[in-house]
Amino acid sequence: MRTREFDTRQAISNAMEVFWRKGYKGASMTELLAAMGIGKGSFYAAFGSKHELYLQALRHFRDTGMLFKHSTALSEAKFAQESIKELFDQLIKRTINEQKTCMLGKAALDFRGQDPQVAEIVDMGVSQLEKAILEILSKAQATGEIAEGRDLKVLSSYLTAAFYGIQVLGGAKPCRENLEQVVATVLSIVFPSE
Amino acid sequence: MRTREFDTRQAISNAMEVFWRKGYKGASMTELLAAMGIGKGSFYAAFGSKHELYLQALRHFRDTGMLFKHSTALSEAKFAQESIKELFDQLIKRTINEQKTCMLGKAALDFRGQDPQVAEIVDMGVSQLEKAILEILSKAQATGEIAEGRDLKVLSSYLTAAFYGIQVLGGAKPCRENLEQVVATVLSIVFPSE
DNA sequence: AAATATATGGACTGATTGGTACATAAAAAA
DNA sequence: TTTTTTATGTACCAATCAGTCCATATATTT
Repeated sequence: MRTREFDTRQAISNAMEVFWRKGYKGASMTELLAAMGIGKGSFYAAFGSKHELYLQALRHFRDTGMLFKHSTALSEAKFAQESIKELFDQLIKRTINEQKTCMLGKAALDFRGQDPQVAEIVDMGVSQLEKAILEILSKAQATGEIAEGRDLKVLSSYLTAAFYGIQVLGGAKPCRENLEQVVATVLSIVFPSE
Repeated sequence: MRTREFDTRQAISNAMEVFWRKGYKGASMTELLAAMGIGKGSFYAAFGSKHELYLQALRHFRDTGMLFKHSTALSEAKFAQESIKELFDQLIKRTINEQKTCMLGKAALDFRGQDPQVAEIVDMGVSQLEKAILEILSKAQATGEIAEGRDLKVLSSYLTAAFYGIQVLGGAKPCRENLEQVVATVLSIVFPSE
Protein backbone atom coordinates (compact mmCIF):
# COMPACT_ATOMS: atom_id res chain seq x y z
CA MET A 1 0.00 0.00 0.00
CA ARG A 2 0.91 3.58 -0.50
CA THR A 3 -0.86 6.46 1.22
CA ARG A 4 -2.56 9.23 -0.70
CA GLU A 5 -0.48 12.36 -0.77
CA PHE A 6 -3.35 14.84 -1.07
CA ASP A 7 -6.43 15.60 0.98
CA THR A 8 -9.46 14.53 -1.03
CA ARG A 9 -11.78 16.97 0.66
CA GLN A 10 -9.45 19.89 0.08
CA ALA A 11 -8.97 18.88 -3.54
CA ILE A 12 -12.72 18.79 -4.09
CA SER A 13 -13.06 22.14 -2.39
CA ASN A 14 -10.44 23.67 -4.67
CA ALA A 15 -12.07 22.14 -7.74
CA MET A 16 -15.41 23.50 -6.57
CA GLU A 17 -14.02 27.02 -6.60
CA VAL A 18 -13.02 26.60 -10.23
CA PHE A 19 -16.37 25.10 -11.27
CA TRP A 20 -18.13 27.82 -9.31
CA ARG A 21 -16.37 30.57 -11.18
CA LYS A 22 -16.23 29.05 -14.65
CA GLY A 23 -19.05 26.51 -14.87
CA TYR A 24 -18.75 22.91 -15.99
CA LYS A 25 -17.66 23.40 -19.58
CA GLY A 26 -15.66 26.48 -18.73
CA ALA A 27 -13.42 24.61 -16.32
CA SER A 28 -10.73 22.61 -18.11
CA MET A 29 -9.05 19.58 -16.61
CA THR A 30 -5.71 21.37 -16.79
CA GLU A 31 -7.11 24.19 -14.69
CA LEU A 32 -8.83 21.87 -12.25
CA LEU A 33 -5.72 19.75 -11.77
CA ALA A 34 -3.63 22.86 -11.17
CA ALA A 35 -6.13 24.08 -8.56
CA MET A 36 -6.22 20.69 -6.90
CA GLY A 37 -2.45 20.40 -7.04
CA ILE A 38 -2.38 16.83 -8.30
CA GLY A 39 -1.44 15.03 -11.50
CA LYS A 40 -3.61 13.24 -14.03
CA GLY A 41 -2.71 9.81 -12.76
CA SER A 42 -3.81 10.56 -9.23
CA PHE A 43 -6.92 12.31 -10.41
CA TYR A 44 -8.38 9.59 -12.59
CA ALA A 45 -7.50 6.96 -10.00
CA ALA A 46 -9.32 8.91 -7.32
CA PHE A 47 -12.26 10.53 -9.14
CA GLY A 48 -12.80 8.65 -12.38
CA SER A 49 -13.89 11.55 -14.59
CA LYS A 50 -14.45 15.27 -14.80
CA HIS A 51 -18.19 14.75 -14.53
CA GLU A 52 -17.80 12.71 -11.36
CA LEU A 53 -15.64 15.45 -9.88
CA TYR A 54 -18.29 18.01 -10.74
CA LEU A 55 -20.95 16.04 -8.92
CA GLN A 56 -18.67 15.87 -5.88
CA ALA A 57 -18.03 19.59 -6.12
CA LEU A 58 -21.77 20.29 -6.28
CA ARG A 59 -22.38 18.09 -3.25
CA HIS A 60 -19.56 19.81 -1.45
CA PHE A 61 -21.10 23.20 -2.22
CA ARG A 62 -24.46 22.01 -0.99
CA ASP A 63 -23.20 20.33 2.17
CA THR A 64 -20.75 22.92 3.43
CA GLY A 65 -23.19 25.77 3.86
CA MET A 66 -21.99 27.72 0.84
CA LEU A 67 -25.56 28.77 0.15
CA PHE A 68 -25.76 30.93 3.21
CA LYS A 69 -23.14 31.05 5.90
CA HIS A 70 -23.87 30.52 9.57
CA SER A 71 -27.25 29.01 8.95
CA THR A 72 -27.58 27.91 12.56
CA ALA A 73 -26.76 31.36 13.82
CA LEU A 74 -29.42 32.64 11.46
CA SER A 75 -32.14 30.41 12.75
CA GLU A 76 -31.17 31.19 16.34
CA ALA A 77 -31.69 34.91 15.96
CA LYS A 78 -34.44 36.36 18.07
CA PHE A 79 -36.76 37.43 15.29
CA ALA A 80 -37.39 35.62 12.06
CA GLN A 81 -37.45 38.90 10.22
CA GLU A 82 -33.88 39.55 11.35
CA SER A 83 -32.76 36.12 10.20
CA ILE A 84 -34.32 36.40 6.78
CA LYS A 85 -33.12 39.95 6.38
CA GLU A 86 -29.61 38.81 7.25
CA LEU A 87 -29.85 36.02 4.67
CA PHE A 88 -30.69 38.49 1.92
CA ASP A 89 -28.12 41.00 3.10
CA GLN A 90 -25.43 38.37 2.79
CA LEU A 91 -26.77 37.49 -0.62
CA ILE A 92 -26.60 41.06 -1.86
CA LYS A 93 -23.11 41.48 -0.50
CA ARG A 94 -21.90 38.39 -2.28
CA THR A 95 -23.72 39.25 -5.48
CA ILE A 96 -22.31 42.77 -5.62
CA ASN A 97 -18.86 42.41 -4.10
CA GLU A 98 -17.75 38.93 -5.03
CA GLN A 99 -19.89 38.61 -8.14
CA LYS A 100 -20.64 35.06 -7.14
CA THR A 101 -24.00 33.41 -7.47
CA CYS A 102 -25.29 30.16 -6.06
CA MET A 103 -23.56 27.28 -7.80
CA LEU A 104 -26.70 25.16 -7.56
CA GLY A 105 -28.82 27.79 -9.24
CA LYS A 106 -26.36 28.01 -12.10
CA ALA A 107 -26.28 24.23 -12.35
CA ALA A 108 -30.08 24.17 -12.45
CA LEU A 109 -30.07 26.42 -15.52
CA ASP A 110 -27.06 24.78 -17.16
CA PHE A 111 -28.27 21.18 -16.89
CA ARG A 112 -32.04 21.57 -16.73
CA GLY A 113 -33.62 18.31 -17.77
CA GLN A 114 -30.37 16.94 -19.12
CA ASP A 115 -28.52 15.33 -16.26
CA PRO A 116 -30.52 13.40 -13.65
CA GLN A 117 -27.57 13.20 -11.27
CA VAL A 118 -27.07 16.95 -11.30
CA ALA A 119 -30.83 17.42 -11.06
CA GLU A 120 -31.01 15.34 -7.90
CA ILE A 121 -28.22 17.22 -6.17
CA VAL A 122 -29.69 20.57 -7.13
CA ASP A 123 -33.17 19.54 -6.06
CA MET A 124 -31.85 18.43 -2.67
CA GLY A 125 -29.91 21.65 -2.27
CA VAL A 126 -32.84 23.88 -3.06
CA SER A 127 -35.09 21.81 -0.81
CA GLN A 128 -32.53 22.27 1.91
CA LEU A 129 -32.72 26.03 1.55
CA GLU A 130 -36.50 25.96 1.50
CA LYS A 131 -36.51 23.75 4.58
CA ALA A 132 -34.13 26.03 6.48
CA ILE A 133 -36.34 29.01 5.69
CA LEU A 134 -39.44 27.05 6.59
CA GLU A 135 -37.97 26.28 10.00
CA ILE A 136 -37.31 29.93 10.67
CA LEU A 137 -40.84 30.83 9.61
CA SER A 138 -42.31 28.05 11.74
CA LYS A 139 -40.68 29.37 14.86
CA ALA A 140 -41.90 32.82 13.94
CA GLN A 141 -45.42 31.55 13.59
CA ALA A 142 -45.17 29.84 16.98
CA THR A 143 -44.16 33.12 18.63
CA GLY A 144 -46.82 35.09 16.80
CA GLU A 145 -44.39 37.02 14.60
CA ILE A 146 -46.19 35.54 11.63
CA ALA A 147 -49.96 35.20 11.63
CA GLU A 148 -51.58 31.81 12.05
CA GLY A 149 -53.09 30.33 8.95
CA ARG A 150 -50.47 31.51 6.52
CA ASP A 151 -49.09 28.81 4.26
CA LEU A 152 -45.45 28.69 5.30
CA LYS A 153 -44.46 26.16 2.66
CA VAL A 154 -45.53 28.51 -0.09
CA LEU A 155 -43.86 31.39 1.68
CA SER A 156 -40.56 29.55 1.88
CA SER A 157 -40.76 28.63 -1.79
CA TYR A 158 -41.54 32.26 -2.48
CA LEU A 159 -38.50 33.42 -0.54
CA THR A 160 -36.33 30.83 -2.26
CA ALA A 161 -37.47 32.07 -5.65
CA ALA A 162 -36.72 35.61 -4.53
CA PHE A 163 -33.30 34.43 -3.38
CA TYR A 164 -32.46 33.28 -6.88
CA GLY A 165 -34.22 36.08 -8.68
CA ILE A 166 -32.12 38.64 -6.87
CA GLN A 167 -28.97 36.85 -7.97
CA VAL A 168 -29.97 36.99 -11.62
CA LEU A 169 -31.16 40.58 -11.38
CA GLY A 170 -27.96 41.48 -9.53
CA GLY A 171 -25.91 39.71 -12.17
CA ALA A 172 -27.57 41.73 -14.89
CA LYS A 173 -27.76 45.04 -13.01
CA PRO A 174 -25.37 45.11 -10.07
CA CYS A 175 -26.94 48.03 -8.25
CA ARG A 176 -26.95 47.57 -4.48
CA GLU A 177 -29.64 50.14 -3.75
CA ASN A 178 -32.03 48.62 -6.23
CA LEU A 179 -31.49 45.13 -4.82
CA GLU A 180 -32.07 46.38 -1.30
CA GLN A 181 -35.37 47.93 -2.32
CA VAL A 182 -36.40 44.72 -4.00
CA VAL A 183 -35.55 42.77 -0.87
CA ALA A 184 -37.61 45.17 1.21
CA THR A 185 -40.54 44.57 -1.13
CA VAL A 186 -40.03 40.81 -0.99
CA LEU A 187 -40.02 40.84 2.79
CA SER A 188 -42.97 43.18 3.14
CA ILE A 189 -45.34 40.39 2.24
CA VAL A 190 -43.86 37.95 4.74
CA PHE A 191 -43.68 40.51 7.50
CA PRO A 192 -46.34 43.17 6.90
CA SER A 193 -45.50 46.42 8.65
CA GLU A 194 -48.97 47.07 10.05
CA MET B 1 -20.69 40.38 -57.07
CA ARG B 2 -22.33 37.26 -55.92
CA THR B 3 -25.43 37.35 -53.77
CA ARG B 4 -25.59 35.72 -50.37
CA GLU B 5 -27.40 32.41 -50.48
CA PHE B 6 -28.68 32.41 -46.92
CA ASP B 7 -30.85 34.75 -44.90
CA THR B 8 -28.67 36.33 -42.24
CA ARG B 9 -31.55 36.91 -39.88
CA GLN B 10 -32.76 33.35 -40.17
CA ALA B 11 -29.25 32.03 -39.64
CA ILE B 12 -28.87 34.09 -36.47
CA SER B 13 -32.26 32.91 -35.29
CA ASN B 14 -31.26 29.28 -35.81
CA ALA B 15 -27.95 29.83 -34.06
CA MET B 16 -29.80 31.50 -31.20
CA GLU B 17 -31.84 28.36 -30.65
CA VAL B 18 -28.65 26.35 -30.28
CA PHE B 19 -27.04 28.84 -27.89
CA TRP B 20 -30.29 29.05 -25.97
CA ARG B 21 -30.38 25.33 -25.38
CA LYS B 22 -26.68 24.63 -24.87
CA GLY B 23 -25.08 27.85 -23.72
CA TYR B 24 -22.03 29.50 -25.22
CA LYS B 25 -19.40 26.88 -24.49
CA GLY B 26 -21.87 24.06 -24.98
CA ALA B 27 -22.61 25.07 -28.55
CA SER B 28 -19.93 23.91 -30.97
CA MET B 29 -19.27 25.57 -34.29
CA THR B 30 -20.09 22.30 -36.04
CA GLU B 31 -23.50 22.30 -34.40
CA LEU B 32 -24.09 25.98 -35.05
CA LEU B 33 -23.13 25.71 -38.70
CA ALA B 34 -25.41 22.71 -39.13
CA ALA B 35 -28.30 24.64 -37.56
CA MET B 36 -27.59 27.67 -39.71
CA GLY B 37 -27.20 25.52 -42.81
CA ILE B 38 -24.04 27.21 -44.04
CA GLY B 39 -20.40 26.30 -44.40
CA LYS B 40 -17.36 27.57 -42.56
CA GLY B 41 -16.29 29.84 -45.36
CA SER B 42 -19.58 31.68 -45.49
CA PHE B 43 -19.78 31.87 -41.73
CA TYR B 44 -16.43 33.50 -41.04
CA ALA B 45 -16.90 35.85 -43.97
CA ALA B 46 -20.27 36.97 -42.61
CA PHE B 47 -19.87 36.85 -38.82
CA GLY B 48 -16.17 36.85 -38.02
CA SER B 49 -16.18 34.65 -34.95
CA LYS B 50 -18.27 32.47 -32.67
CA HIS B 51 -18.28 35.17 -30.03
CA GLU B 52 -19.58 37.72 -32.47
CA LEU B 53 -22.33 35.34 -33.49
CA TYR B 54 -23.25 34.86 -29.86
CA LEU B 55 -23.62 38.59 -29.36
CA GLN B 56 -25.88 38.73 -32.40
CA ALA B 57 -27.90 35.81 -31.08
CA LEU B 58 -28.32 37.53 -27.72
CA ARG B 59 -29.44 40.73 -29.39
CA HIS B 60 -31.82 38.75 -31.53
CA PHE B 61 -33.28 37.12 -28.45
CA ARG B 62 -33.68 40.47 -26.79
CA ASP B 63 -35.13 42.27 -29.77
CA THR B 64 -37.62 39.70 -31.03
CA GLY B 65 -39.75 39.48 -27.93
CA MET B 66 -38.44 36.11 -26.85
CA LEU B 67 -38.68 37.23 -23.25
CA PHE B 68 -42.42 37.38 -23.30
CA LYS B 69 -44.50 36.93 -26.38
CA HIS B 70 -47.14 39.38 -27.50
CA SER B 71 -45.89 42.12 -25.24
CA THR B 72 -48.11 44.68 -26.87
CA ALA B 73 -51.17 42.51 -26.43
CA LEU B 74 -50.18 42.17 -22.81
CA SER B 75 -49.97 45.86 -22.17
CA GLU B 76 -53.27 46.42 -23.96
CA ALA B 77 -55.20 44.11 -21.66
CA LYS B 78 -57.90 45.80 -19.63
CA PHE B 79 -56.43 45.18 -16.21
CA ALA B 80 -52.79 45.26 -15.26
CA GLN B 81 -53.30 42.30 -12.99
CA GLU B 82 -54.42 40.26 -15.99
CA SER B 83 -51.42 41.30 -18.01
CA ILE B 84 -48.91 40.49 -15.32
CA LYS B 85 -50.68 37.26 -14.50
CA GLU B 86 -50.53 36.30 -18.16
CA LEU B 87 -46.81 37.08 -18.23
CA PHE B 88 -46.13 34.70 -15.38
CA ASP B 89 -48.47 32.06 -16.74
CA GLN B 90 -46.53 32.03 -19.97
CA LEU B 91 -43.33 31.84 -17.98
CA ILE B 92 -44.49 28.82 -16.00
CA LYS B 93 -45.67 27.09 -19.12
CA ARG B 94 -42.35 27.58 -20.83
CA THR B 95 -40.38 26.62 -17.73
CA ILE B 96 -42.32 23.41 -17.19
CA ASN B 97 -43.18 22.28 -20.70
CA GLU B 98 -40.31 23.47 -22.82
CA GLN B 99 -37.71 23.54 -20.06
CA LYS B 100 -36.41 26.78 -21.47
CA THR B 101 -35.30 29.71 -19.41
CA CYS B 102 -34.54 33.26 -20.43
CA MET B 103 -31.36 33.32 -22.47
CA LEU B 104 -30.40 36.70 -21.03
CA GLY B 105 -30.71 35.46 -17.47
CA LYS B 106 -28.47 32.54 -18.24
CA ALA B 107 -25.99 34.84 -19.97
CA ALA B 108 -26.02 37.10 -16.92
CA LEU B 109 -24.92 34.23 -14.72
CA ASP B 110 -22.50 32.73 -17.25
CA PHE B 111 -20.62 35.92 -18.03
CA ARG B 112 -21.12 38.02 -14.90
CA GLY B 113 -18.40 40.59 -14.74
CA GLN B 114 -16.36 38.94 -17.47
CA ASP B 115 -17.61 40.19 -20.79
CA PRO B 116 -18.63 43.85 -21.08
CA GLN B 117 -20.29 43.32 -24.45
CA VAL B 118 -22.51 40.56 -23.11
CA ALA B 119 -23.12 42.61 -19.97
CA GLU B 120 -24.40 45.53 -21.99
CA ILE B 121 -26.81 43.44 -24.02
CA VAL B 122 -28.10 41.68 -20.93
CA ASP B 123 -28.49 44.93 -19.03
CA MET B 124 -30.48 46.43 -21.89
CA GLY B 125 -32.66 43.34 -22.12
CA VAL B 126 -33.48 43.29 -18.45
CA SER B 127 -34.13 47.01 -18.46
CA GLN B 128 -36.48 46.44 -21.35
CA LEU B 129 -38.46 43.92 -19.33
CA GLU B 130 -38.54 46.21 -16.32
CA LYS B 131 -39.66 49.07 -18.50
CA ALA B 132 -42.44 47.03 -20.10
CA ILE B 133 -43.71 46.02 -16.67
CA LEU B 134 -43.39 49.58 -15.44
CA GLU B 135 -45.58 50.76 -18.29
CA ILE B 136 -48.28 48.29 -17.40
CA LEU B 137 -48.12 49.33 -13.77
CA SER B 138 -48.22 53.00 -14.69
CA LYS B 139 -51.46 52.60 -16.58
CA ALA B 140 -52.82 50.64 -13.67
CA GLN B 141 -51.94 53.43 -11.31
CA ALA B 142 -53.62 55.95 -13.59
CA THR B 143 -56.84 53.96 -13.52
CA GLY B 144 -56.70 53.40 -9.79
CA GLU B 145 -55.98 49.69 -10.00
CA ILE B 146 -52.78 50.37 -8.09
CA ALA B 147 -52.76 52.83 -5.23
CA GLU B 148 -51.12 56.22 -5.66
CA GLY B 149 -47.81 56.68 -3.93
CA ARG B 150 -46.48 53.22 -4.54
CA ASP B 151 -43.00 53.12 -6.01
CA LEU B 152 -43.60 51.52 -9.39
CA LYS B 153 -39.94 51.37 -10.31
CA VAL B 154 -39.19 49.21 -7.32
CA LEU B 155 -42.26 47.12 -8.03
CA SER B 156 -41.18 46.47 -11.58
CA SER B 157 -37.69 45.48 -10.42
CA TYR B 158 -39.34 43.26 -7.87
CA LEU B 159 -41.46 41.57 -10.51
CA THR B 160 -38.45 41.18 -12.77
CA ALA B 161 -36.52 39.49 -9.97
CA ALA B 162 -39.51 37.22 -9.38
CA PHE B 163 -39.58 36.49 -13.10
CA TYR B 164 -36.05 35.13 -12.95
CA GLY B 165 -36.36 33.53 -9.56
CA ILE B 166 -39.25 31.43 -10.75
CA GLN B 167 -37.17 30.21 -13.67
CA VAL B 168 -34.38 29.02 -11.41
CA LEU B 169 -36.78 27.50 -8.90
CA GLY B 170 -38.65 25.84 -11.74
CA GLY B 171 -35.41 24.55 -13.18
CA ALA B 172 -34.51 22.97 -9.87
CA LYS B 173 -37.99 21.79 -8.94
CA PRO B 174 -40.28 21.65 -11.95
CA CYS B 175 -43.56 21.53 -10.06
CA ARG B 176 -46.30 23.55 -11.73
CA GLU B 177 -48.53 23.82 -8.69
CA ASN B 178 -45.73 25.10 -6.50
CA LEU B 179 -44.76 27.71 -9.07
CA GLU B 180 -48.35 28.86 -9.39
CA GLN B 181 -48.62 29.36 -5.66
CA VAL B 182 -45.39 31.30 -5.66
CA VAL B 183 -46.69 33.51 -8.45
CA ALA B 184 -49.87 34.12 -6.50
CA THR B 185 -47.76 35.19 -3.54
CA VAL B 186 -45.61 37.42 -5.71
CA LEU B 187 -48.65 39.13 -7.17
CA SER B 188 -50.45 39.53 -3.86
CA ILE B 189 -48.18 42.38 -2.92
CA VAL B 190 -48.63 44.23 -6.19
CA PHE B 191 -52.38 43.70 -6.24
CA PRO B 192 -53.59 43.26 -2.66
CA SER B 193 -56.91 41.43 -2.50
CA GLU B 194 -58.56 43.69 0.09
C1' DA C 1 -20.24 38.08 -73.33
C1' DA C 2 -16.35 39.43 -70.54
C1' DA C 3 -14.70 41.25 -66.44
C1' DT C 4 -15.32 41.85 -61.66
C1' DA C 5 -16.36 40.85 -57.13
C1' DT C 6 -17.84 38.17 -53.57
C1' DA C 7 -20.02 33.80 -51.66
C1' DT C 8 -19.20 29.06 -51.06
C1' DG C 9 -17.51 24.43 -49.44
C1' DG C 10 -13.92 21.68 -48.11
C1' DA C 11 -9.27 20.73 -46.98
C1' DC C 12 -6.33 21.96 -43.50
C1' DT C 13 -4.30 24.12 -39.21
C1' DG C 14 -2.34 24.09 -34.47
C1' DA C 15 -4.10 24.08 -30.01
C1' DT C 16 -6.74 21.99 -26.57
C1' DT C 17 -10.12 18.74 -25.06
C1' DG C 18 -10.95 14.72 -21.63
C1' DG C 19 -8.96 10.41 -20.87
C1' DT C 20 -5.52 6.14 -20.97
C1' DA C 21 -1.25 3.42 -20.37
C1' DC C 22 2.51 2.48 -17.96
C1' DA C 23 6.83 2.65 -15.69
C1' DT C 24 8.30 4.23 -11.28
C1' DA C 25 7.96 5.64 -6.39
C1' DA C 26 6.74 4.72 -1.90
C1' DA C 27 4.41 3.06 1.99
C1' DA C 28 2.27 -0.75 4.47
C1' DA C 29 2.19 -5.75 5.32
C1' DA C 30 4.72 -9.91 5.50
C1' DT D 1 14.06 -6.82 4.48
C1' DT D 2 11.31 -8.40 1.07
C1' DT D 3 6.87 -8.55 -0.88
C1' DT D 4 2.71 -6.48 -2.03
C1' DT D 5 -0.20 -2.86 -3.15
C1' DT D 6 -1.45 1.40 -4.43
C1' DA D 7 -0.24 6.40 -5.63
C1' DT D 8 2.12 9.29 -8.73
C1' DG D 9 3.94 11.71 -12.87
C1' DT D 10 4.58 11.56 -17.71
C1' DA D 11 4.20 10.35 -22.21
C1' DC D 12 0.72 9.60 -25.13
C1' DC D 13 -3.99 9.18 -27.45
C1' DA D 14 -7.85 10.14 -30.64
C1' DA D 15 -11.31 13.54 -30.92
C1' DT D 16 -12.73 17.95 -31.08
C1' DC D 17 -12.11 22.80 -30.69
C1' DA D 18 -12.31 27.48 -33.20
C1' DG D 19 -10.46 29.39 -37.08
C1' DT D 20 -7.68 29.96 -41.85
C1' DC D 21 -6.88 29.31 -46.64
C1' DC D 22 -7.95 28.77 -51.22
C1' DA D 23 -9.72 27.05 -55.42
C1' DT D 24 -14.21 27.20 -57.39
C1' DA D 25 -18.88 28.78 -58.23
C1' DT D 26 -22.01 32.36 -59.26
C1' DA D 27 -24.19 36.60 -59.53
C1' DT D 28 -23.79 41.41 -60.90
C1' DT D 29 -21.68 45.04 -63.66
C1' DT D 30 -19.68 46.66 -67.73
